[in-house]
This record gives sequence, structure tokens and C-alpha cells, in this order.
Amino acid sequence: MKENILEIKAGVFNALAHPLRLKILEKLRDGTCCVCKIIPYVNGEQSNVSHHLAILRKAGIVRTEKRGLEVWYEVTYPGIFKMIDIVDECIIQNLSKSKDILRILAEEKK
Amino acid sequence: MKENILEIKAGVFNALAHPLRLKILEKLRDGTCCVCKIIPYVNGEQSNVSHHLAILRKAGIVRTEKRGLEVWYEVTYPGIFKMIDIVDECIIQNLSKSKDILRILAEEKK
DNA sequence: TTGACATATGACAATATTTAGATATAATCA
DNA sequence: TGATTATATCTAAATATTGTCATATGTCAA
Repeated sequence: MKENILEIKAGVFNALAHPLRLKILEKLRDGTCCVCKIIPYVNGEQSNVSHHLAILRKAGIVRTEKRGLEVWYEVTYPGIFKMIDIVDECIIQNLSKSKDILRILAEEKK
Repeated sequence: MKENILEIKAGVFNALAHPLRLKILEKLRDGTCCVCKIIPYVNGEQSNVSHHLAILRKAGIVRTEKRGLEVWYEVTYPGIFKMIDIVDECIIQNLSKSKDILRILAEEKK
């Protein structure tokens, strides 16, 4: 695959590569949500949350809609949540393997 | 979700957030592969490719096996490829929307 | 119009990532 | 044993990301 396409793909992964941004997306799983609700949910500084929202926006992961003073965010493509779920599975699988190794080591020690 | 779990998840996304690493995984789609094949495929410096392989290893995305002088890499959890495919869909969807907007703008100009 | 409010942006220091070159390690072979 | 090969690690400079503070923008209501 061409390098510039890979860069775009890497950009999407990069946008997902921060705990605060994952927490924002966790909130957006329930649907459209106002920034004023996102800030207390993720428990961050207003400007910092705004920065992270901008990163998600620029990656095309979320889109916004103005409603009076408020700005409401929503995920553009629900497949994003599927990705986040797959990461869970991946982590669970790795941890299970580590657990097996620990058990074997413990057995050998006896 | 707890912040430390989100950090682990963000770490996996972070490992995927680089074009060279995505290119490595592209190569590993065909199955186990020797570093000596990966380096020419991604067309990078030996030390740099090795560094990126280490990042994938530490994230638990790939595992290694030594065969004589060579080291063979393989993806630990095939769901990773599913994630990469979803990013493709996400990008295609975003680009299609941009294309629609461009068409509407072009229409209005007439 | 002025003030208050919700959100975004800019500047900047602290920290992390990336890359290349040099060097280290570990396996094989003469 | 010493040379050779494949890969990993260390180092340091260049660059990118993060968080905070200050400020700007846009909307509403008095």
C-alpha cells in the first residue's frame, strides 16, 4: 500500500492513541453529546478536552453540530467502536497468555 | 472504564499509529516472516525497522521466534488486521462525504 | 450594545517519538 | 578460535505530542 495512504491510516490510529480521547469516545457511544457533558465525564481541563476533541475532529472520527452556545459531538463512523472492542479482545488474549506463563512458572517452582 | 485500562488500550493504538509499522503488518498478513524480508519490503534502515518491530513486540501485537541467525515475526492476534480494515472503511466513508460536498459546491457555482 | 457563557485557539514548557549512525549480541561457519 | 552474518540496542539530534494558562470567538439575553 502506498506510503501516503498508510500515513492517513496511521493518523486515524494516532487519534485513538490517547486515554482521554478513548474516554471521550466511550461517552459518545451513547450517541450525540454536548461538550459541557463530555468535560465532567472525562474529568479534564476545558482547554485540554477541547484540544483532544479537535484531534478527533481533524482525524474525521467525530463531527460537530452547534446548538446555540453548545457544541454537540458525535462519532462519524460507528465502525470506530468495533475497533475499540477488538483492542479489548487483543489485550484479553495477551493477558490470558501471560497468566498461563505465570502458572507454568509457579508450577515449576514447586 | 478505568484510566489505566484506557492507557493500555491507547498503547495498542499507539503501536499501530505509524506508517512503517502498518507496512510491517501488511507484510505479516501473509504469515510468519523473517526480519531479512521485512527490511527490504518496508524499505527502511535496519536499526529503524528493528526499533519499530520492538514497539510492535512491546505492545503484544507481534511475537518472535529465532531460527538460527534469523528472527521470524508473526502477528499474535489476527483481529489486528480487522482493525486495519475498519480504518480503511472509515477513511473511504469520510472521503466519499468530502466528495459529495465538493460536488454540491461545484453545482452551486454553476 | 454590553456582559455572560460555552467552546476554541495560541503560546510555551515538559516530555515522548522518530531517525540514523555506531556499537553490541548471539548464532553459525571456516 | 576468529570471522561473518542477522538482529538488537544505545545515543543524540530533530521533531511531535501533551498539558496549562491566557486569550479569542461566537451566541444569547438583558
